[in-house]
Amino acid sequence: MSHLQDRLQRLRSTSPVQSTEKKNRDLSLPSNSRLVETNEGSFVLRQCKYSLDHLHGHYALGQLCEVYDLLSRISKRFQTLKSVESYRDLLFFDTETTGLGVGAGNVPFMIGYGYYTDTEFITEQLFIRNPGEERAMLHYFYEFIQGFTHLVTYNGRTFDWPIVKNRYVLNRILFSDADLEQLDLLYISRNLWKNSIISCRLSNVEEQRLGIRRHNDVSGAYAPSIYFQYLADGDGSPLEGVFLHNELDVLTLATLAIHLGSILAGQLDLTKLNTDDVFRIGNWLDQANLPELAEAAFRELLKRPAQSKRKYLLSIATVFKKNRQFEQAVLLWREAAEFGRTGQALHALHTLQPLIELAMYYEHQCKQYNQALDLVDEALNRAERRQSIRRPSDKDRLLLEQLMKRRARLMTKAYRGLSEDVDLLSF
DNA sequence: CGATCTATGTCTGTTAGCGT
DNA sequence: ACGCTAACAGACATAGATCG
Repeated sequence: MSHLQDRLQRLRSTSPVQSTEKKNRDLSLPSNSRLVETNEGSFVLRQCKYSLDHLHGHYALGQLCEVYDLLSRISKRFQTLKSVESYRDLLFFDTETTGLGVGAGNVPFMIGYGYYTDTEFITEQLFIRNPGEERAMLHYFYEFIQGFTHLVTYNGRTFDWPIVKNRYVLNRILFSDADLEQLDLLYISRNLWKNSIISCRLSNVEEQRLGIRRHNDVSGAYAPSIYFQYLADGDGSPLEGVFLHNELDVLTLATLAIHLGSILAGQLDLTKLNTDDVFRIGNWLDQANLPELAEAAFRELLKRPAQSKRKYLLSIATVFKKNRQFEQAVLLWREAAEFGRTGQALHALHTLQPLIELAMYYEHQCKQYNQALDLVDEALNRAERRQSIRRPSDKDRLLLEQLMKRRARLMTKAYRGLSEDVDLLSF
């Protein structure tokens, strides 16, 4: 007997009219919830209130008040973004849907969100007991979001929000989100942690980086089947787990915002983080146009043991170079070049690049062509030594060619400088 | 499953500095 | 004034990851 036949059998056992009434009556409403009745129909609203010192993982919810104003910088194009005027303008938003697609067939049966008042963090969940309640929920939600300027999500930019927007179109409800900014925390999370944790799913980020442990959590992946089961048999008890899961997701969203905000505010103790995280944070702070904090992060990284900081030296030097902090960059290039002298030449690029960078610095910044020449010669020596033990690749050949060219140019520049000196002497 | 963003690598265009 | 070159910035294509 197939699963489908089972379900059909169950559906046949009660008439449609009966089953709808039974369903709505039998979902003994979940804890903290009530029925909202509107002109457009009814739906379930579940609300939970948290005091601002409620701890979720490493943070108290109220800590957002200290860092919210920096949050617009999580986006690459923060310069063109509306800034966050108040933590009360943020709506933390997460849905549970009937699937993963963004097409018309995917229905958000639960819209969860959280927001701050002066004294509390409040989560609310809008839940429809059947498709007929969707219009009422959508109208209610649209009214509600008018009070907010920013939407905070995790992949909501490509998942939750387009799905919700689609529902307004399909229900022919006028809708505009033109004034609503989106702060999607997925991309910056991936940027910071994709190398240091196994996955950047929200559940893993909260566990690995926010100190949040869930007990008996219902994975979001089960939400569609639990909802379908509820639609079929009217038993609402398994939905409790979905409500809780969604509520915790919203809390985590706020906590993640606090964590990211703390980094942008320079409040996070970087000495306790692993080297890769510190490097990523430094880069992010640089892009977020917070150069002092970026430098602080890089300085912390440079205190780490040689082996652990080694692979970041060139990248950090590149940032200093871009910001025209040449003295700092030179120190790192020298350090990186030293690694190349002692260790075996494993990666041609990494042992030669610091020498090339230094040569560029002496040629273009200092005009000390002889210094630059010495560095190019050293690079050439290393490249040739390398060629003798290893068949050169196309890249190796290109690199060698460029080095020769650089050497030739520096020779003429050095020679010209020399002859000018002679000219000066002769007069 | 779909849509979207990002990292990465390659290329193409622009700019600054230099010499003729 | 003009052209050349190195270095950098921006464009483009591609592959991977995340959402329930």
